Amino acid sequence: MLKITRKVEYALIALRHLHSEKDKSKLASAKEIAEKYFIPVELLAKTMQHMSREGILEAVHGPHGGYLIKDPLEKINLRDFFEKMEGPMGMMDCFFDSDCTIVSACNIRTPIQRINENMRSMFEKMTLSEITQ
Amino acid sequence: MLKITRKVEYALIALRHLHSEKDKSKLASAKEIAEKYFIPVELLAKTMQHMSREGILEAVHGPHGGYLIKDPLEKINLRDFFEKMEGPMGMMDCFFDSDCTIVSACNIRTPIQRINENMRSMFEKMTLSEITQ
DNA sequence: TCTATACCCGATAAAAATAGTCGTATATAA
DNA sequence: TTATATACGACTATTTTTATCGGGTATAGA
Repeated sequence: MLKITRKVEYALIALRHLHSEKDKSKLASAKEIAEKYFIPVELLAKTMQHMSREGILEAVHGPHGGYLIKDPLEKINLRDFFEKMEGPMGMMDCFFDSDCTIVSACNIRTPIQRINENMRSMFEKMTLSEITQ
Repeated sequence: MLKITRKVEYALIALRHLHSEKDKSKLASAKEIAEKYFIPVELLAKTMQHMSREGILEAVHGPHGGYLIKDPLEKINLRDFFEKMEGPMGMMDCFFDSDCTIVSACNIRTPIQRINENMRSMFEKMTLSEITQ
C-alpha cells in the first residue's frame, strides 16, 4: 500500500535522465532511455507521450527526434505531477467513484479525507527537482 | 496509487467503532461490527486478530466476548500502525525485496527513498486518534 | 519522392496484488 | 454440553497494474 505505480516510476527516471543530459539540446528518445534503464520500450513511450500531452515534455518528431523537458522541474510540484499522471490522489476510492457499497454506513470517510489532504499538501511542498538531487 | 488497503480501512472502522461504544466495557465482536458496516465477517475477523496479535486490541474469548482497545489511540502513531498492519512503508518495492531487474541502472532510488522518508515522518506525526475526530 | 526513424494512441493480454472464502481448531460462559 | 466467539492457514476470486500489439502520423535525409 501507499505505493507509486511503475508508470510514475518510469516517468521520473526519464525526467532525471533528460535533466542530466550533457549536450545542451537535452533531448532523448523513448527507445534510447528504455534501453539504458531496462524499461519496456512501449510502456515508456506511452508514459512519455502522456507527459507530452500534459505539457511536461515537448516532443520532437522524425529521425533524431525525441523529447525534452519543457519547463524547469522546480516549477512543477509533486502533487500536480502525480495527479497529472494518475488522476486525483485518494487514499480510498470512495472519494471519487463512490460505487462503494459500504459508504452509507462508513464512519471513517471524513477523517481519512482529512489525512488524505495532509498527504496532498505534503507533496505540494515538494517539486520535481527533488528527483535530480 | 498511494492508496491504503481494505484491510487497513476495516481496521480503522473497527477502531472508531470500539472507541465510540457507549457502555464502559467498550467491547464488540467482529460479527457485530461486520454487520453494522457491511464488511465481510471473515475478513474483518482476520483483521482484528491481526490487531490483537500486534497488541492494539485485546481479545475476549467465548460467548459475549469480542475485542477492546488496549491502549489509548493517542499512543499509536499512523506510521507504526500502517507498518504493523502492512509491513514497511515503501513507495517502491525495491527498498525491500529488490528482485527488481532495473535496480542496478536505476537513477531515482535515492531521491525516492528521501521522499518516502518524508511521507513516513508525516504519518508519524499523526496518531490513531485522528480517526475519531 | 522514398525510406527509416520517432512520436501517437486505442485495444487487448498477461501478471501480480488485493480481497474474500473455507475448514478446522481452541476458549469459555451459561 | 452447547452455543458463541476468537485463531489461523490454505485456497479461490476479483481487481488492478503492467506489458504488448497493431495500427496510425510527422519529418529528416538520401
